[in-house]
Amino acid sequence: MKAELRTIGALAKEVGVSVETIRYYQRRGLIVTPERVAGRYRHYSDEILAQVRYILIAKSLGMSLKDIEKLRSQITTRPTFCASVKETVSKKLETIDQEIATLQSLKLSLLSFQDRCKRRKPTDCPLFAELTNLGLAVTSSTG
Amino acid sequence: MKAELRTIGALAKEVGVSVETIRYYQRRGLIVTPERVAGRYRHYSDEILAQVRYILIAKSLGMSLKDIEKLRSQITTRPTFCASVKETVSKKLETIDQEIATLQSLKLSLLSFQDRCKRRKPTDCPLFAELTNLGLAVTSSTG
DNA sequence: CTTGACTCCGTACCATGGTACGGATGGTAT
DNA sequence: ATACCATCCGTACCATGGTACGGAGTCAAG
Repeated sequence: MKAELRTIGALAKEVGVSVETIRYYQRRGLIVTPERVAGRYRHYSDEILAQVRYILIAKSLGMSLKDIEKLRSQITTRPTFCASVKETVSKKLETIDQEIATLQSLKLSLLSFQDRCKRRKPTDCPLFAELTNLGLAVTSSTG
Repeated sequence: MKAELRTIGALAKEVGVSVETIRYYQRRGLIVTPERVAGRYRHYSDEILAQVRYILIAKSLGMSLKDIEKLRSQITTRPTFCASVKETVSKKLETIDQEIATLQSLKLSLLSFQDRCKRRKPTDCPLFAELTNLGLAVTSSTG
């Protein structure tokens, strides 16, 4: 290695993702694909390095690649960009709250289900009841 | 319609899912596919109806189709089945707790991000900072 | 007996964020 | 110069829970 030129593999190592992931971001248009000159390997600049880091930070904030894609097109002036980021973040916060609420109500259902199971009232188990309807299997014994 | 025979469409309506969903469950092996006799339409019995209802109940408890598939193979005696259900439910509760925790910490990150944005310290915005590194775009004005 | 609605069946496609494969070529160390 | 690793590129595949499509066959009513 005489080095200096950052190949895709070097870039991948530097940011901690796989070569395939870098290629994937290229395909998605999230980062530019540097040109090959005279059939040589592509050379990934510091600028591209920074772009990838930017993507990873945005991802760590829960943004989807699609969000990041949209945001890219908003990069013209700082106020425009910041406004878009703020909007994306607000929306994300809303969906997070919804997801938490959904999970919590699901949790309650499961806890109540578990509780009924522990009390060993077969008629209280919706799954078992449905199975009994089925006439399917289940040689009722201990429990 | 002279009726009585439950076709796939009738079954689908009865349980409130699409015909394609029923077919999908058949492909997955979650319900049996009744035989066609002499090239006629398939006839879906009350037993299959109950099987589908069972699947929908299990799904509403957050079980994946894969979970349900595994559970099916455990239907031999009531104690065995109930033990498997309990285990599945416990595991599901664990993953729910993990998911909630993940979402909550993500929420905190986003709130702190939002807060820093409101204070308008450009240097505090990781996304903007990364963009500045990029030299990309962003004609800093009001912001 | 024809129309129209429904069914059958295989297959492809949706989103999501990548991973895997494999043949051809580039680059380098010895 | 020869071995050996890395890159390039297109394409297919992973999980998840279905949805969509299209051509052929079935069924009931008018």
